[in-house]
Amino acid sequence: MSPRPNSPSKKAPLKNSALRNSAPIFAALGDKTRLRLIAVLCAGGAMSIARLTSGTQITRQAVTKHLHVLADAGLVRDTKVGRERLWEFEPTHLEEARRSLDVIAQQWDHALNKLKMAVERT
Amino acid sequence: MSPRPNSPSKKAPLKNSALRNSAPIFAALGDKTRLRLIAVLCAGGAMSIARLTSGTQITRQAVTKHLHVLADAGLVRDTKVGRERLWEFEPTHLEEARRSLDVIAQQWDHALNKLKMAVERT
DNA sequence: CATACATGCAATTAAAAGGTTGCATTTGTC
DNA sequence: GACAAATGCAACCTTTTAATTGCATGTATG
Repeated sequence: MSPRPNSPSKKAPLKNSALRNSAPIFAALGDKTRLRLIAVLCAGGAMSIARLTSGTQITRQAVTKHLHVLADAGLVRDTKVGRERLWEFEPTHLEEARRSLDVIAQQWDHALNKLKMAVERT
Repeated sequence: MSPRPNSPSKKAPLKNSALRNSAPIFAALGDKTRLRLIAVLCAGGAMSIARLTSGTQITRQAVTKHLHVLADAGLVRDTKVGRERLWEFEPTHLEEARRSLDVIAQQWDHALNKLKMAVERT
């Protein structure tokens, strides 16, 4: 056979579907402001936009946009209460992301073991 | 006291530093192509760019750029071998990200427990 | 009902991200 | 040495993203 570049892997690389789905979640988490929002909401319960904005340098509208990004990724949820809107953490999709990282880590360990055994067999 | 918006939290929201550092890692993971690269490298060991590109729709240069993004986040490492450059998964920083998600999840559980106890006390 | 507070909506802007094309460079092999 | 393979580099383009400003709308409350 000629040494032409092969396809990355003959077998399916891994549970690809689960991973592909979590890309948007990681993208939503991949911003320090949003990560802070998640942390604050997660520890402090439901909060209004004004409250989430106070103490930061950015505008209320910027915070609003970030909240919508998080909402699109299913990481937060909002409810209208009187004249304010309360935002709260939604743990389901974060768990998904957590599982994805676990899958990758497991895959890695598995690959390491195979390598180790191959070496010992030598 | 007037009901002016308070700062999000009096106590430090949580181990903020650890979280802030993992934002770039999540950002790097927040793209389906890069997530695929990680998965492939993680399961298949070190691979050349040509091999990582074959079987995809995008260009070799696009793959190269994604690999550099991953490298900047410390998720992959490269070595030059002959005329090709081999890229391999680097698990350290992924573990960091995993811990960050764990921290958030724990914080959330803790908040839920406090809420539950407060309700039961009523 | 007038006023202040909380938010919503729209237009705009600057920068970054994702991707491509074309050409140069390095390296293995006949 | 000639040629093909693997990659590097640079310019360029299009779309998204992060953030702002200004104004409109809804809602408590004295």
